[in-house]
Amino acid sequence: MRADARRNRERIMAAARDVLVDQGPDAPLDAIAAAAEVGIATLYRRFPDRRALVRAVVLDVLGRAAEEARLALAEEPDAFQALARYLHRALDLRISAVMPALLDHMPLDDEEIAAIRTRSWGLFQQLIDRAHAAGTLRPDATFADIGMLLVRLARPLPGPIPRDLNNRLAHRHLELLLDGLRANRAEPAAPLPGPALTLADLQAAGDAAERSS
Amino acid sequence: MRADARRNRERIMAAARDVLVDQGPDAPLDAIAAAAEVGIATLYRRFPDRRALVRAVVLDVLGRAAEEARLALAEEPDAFQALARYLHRALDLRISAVMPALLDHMPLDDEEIAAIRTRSWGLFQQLIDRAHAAGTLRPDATFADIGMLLVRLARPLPGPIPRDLNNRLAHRHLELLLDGLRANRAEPAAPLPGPALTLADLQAAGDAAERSS
DNA sequence: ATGGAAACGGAGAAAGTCAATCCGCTTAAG
DNA sequence: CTTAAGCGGATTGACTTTCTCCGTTTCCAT
Repeated sequence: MRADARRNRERIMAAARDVLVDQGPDAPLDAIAAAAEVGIATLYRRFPDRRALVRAVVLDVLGRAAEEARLALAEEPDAFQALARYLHRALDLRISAVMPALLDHMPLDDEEIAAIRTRSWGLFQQLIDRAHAAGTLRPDATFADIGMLLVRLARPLPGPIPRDLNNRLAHRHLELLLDGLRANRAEPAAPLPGPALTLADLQAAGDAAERSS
Repeated sequence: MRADARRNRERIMAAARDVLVDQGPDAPLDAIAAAAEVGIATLYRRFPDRRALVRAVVLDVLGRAAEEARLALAEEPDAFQALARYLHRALDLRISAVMPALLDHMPLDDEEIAAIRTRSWGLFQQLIDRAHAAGTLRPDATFADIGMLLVRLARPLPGPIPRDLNNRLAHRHLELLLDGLRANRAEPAAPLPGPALTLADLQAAGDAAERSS
């Protein structure tokens, strides 16, 4: 593979990540090519269709997230600190904005995607379990809660806010959230209302909704 | 105005609120008409174009929010409790999902909209000021922080999650957030990192980005 | 009850948007 | 210097969305 071809391939992936997050999963492919400063034909040459492009983006981002989770587990002695570190990193990777945006177009049955997703989620679950075990993460905050809150933080705010500002605000708000997640032995907070979902519950609810539509 | 006409007008506004939030600000008007169970011609008869419909929706939702804020200020003696109550109500009104979704198509220079918006935001600011003054809201959480966090909570999560579940989760996560917002005299939290924006800052940043594009 | 004004629904024309291909030009690399 | 590999962007065709027109139905005052 020629050097310029490889370079362009990566430009396209990075642009796809950003444009798909900002404009939604049906963003025109021309827009992605333009953001990558590449002709539309170049995009089609590397990725025969939208599906292939999305697949590549998802694999890339899931892989990076898994690596960050592994490092956090390995390098941070304090369990809550490890979780916090991972969440900040995940925010930078935009994984929680990319994945849900691409839910519809993602080949969930794809073997390679399934494997890396299982691995990534497993490590995330470990981070949470360790913090629960250490007693520093409030016990009523579940995997699904933290995952969904990260989704809420990662998606860019609407309006013409510069990307950089958006990002710094997300980290600021994550800190606020972490203060809500920390267990407070002195004055235990009132238990959270509403459904304490596991990931399995969430998938089941989604599947049910899908079937009925 | 005939009774059926008035009824249909309200069905259209309610449908517009939901569809615009779920599908984004460019949702086809046919989709709104369908959701209202009304012919497309009926929609066009009441609202000559998208702009007019958006304007009506915005006025409606801003008005209701202002009323809720007024009631919270009047009826809740505890300042933090008043703020919490208003935030839960605002979540139900979906105001923080509707407004940002319609930012682009909104006639911000419209006199009537400007007036009700000023009123609504003023009341919200009062709720925050009172909680700050009472010392129950952490001092480094600004108006912009709370407003933007509400936006993050109000937008529906992506994926095929039923509306009702989505809503209950939003309230659950709001509770978690409120625990992060509460001032904790015993162990004061580390100050929030990043930009502590006022609303004016936010608008200035947005305007600057808009001009340069 | 009933006449008629008001309101309704949906087909369809016109305008716009997006995907995907083709072909002449450029560039990397041996 | 040669040449195979790569590139850009105009273009075509399929699809989507807006908005109007007109025959039918519904309300309501008398």
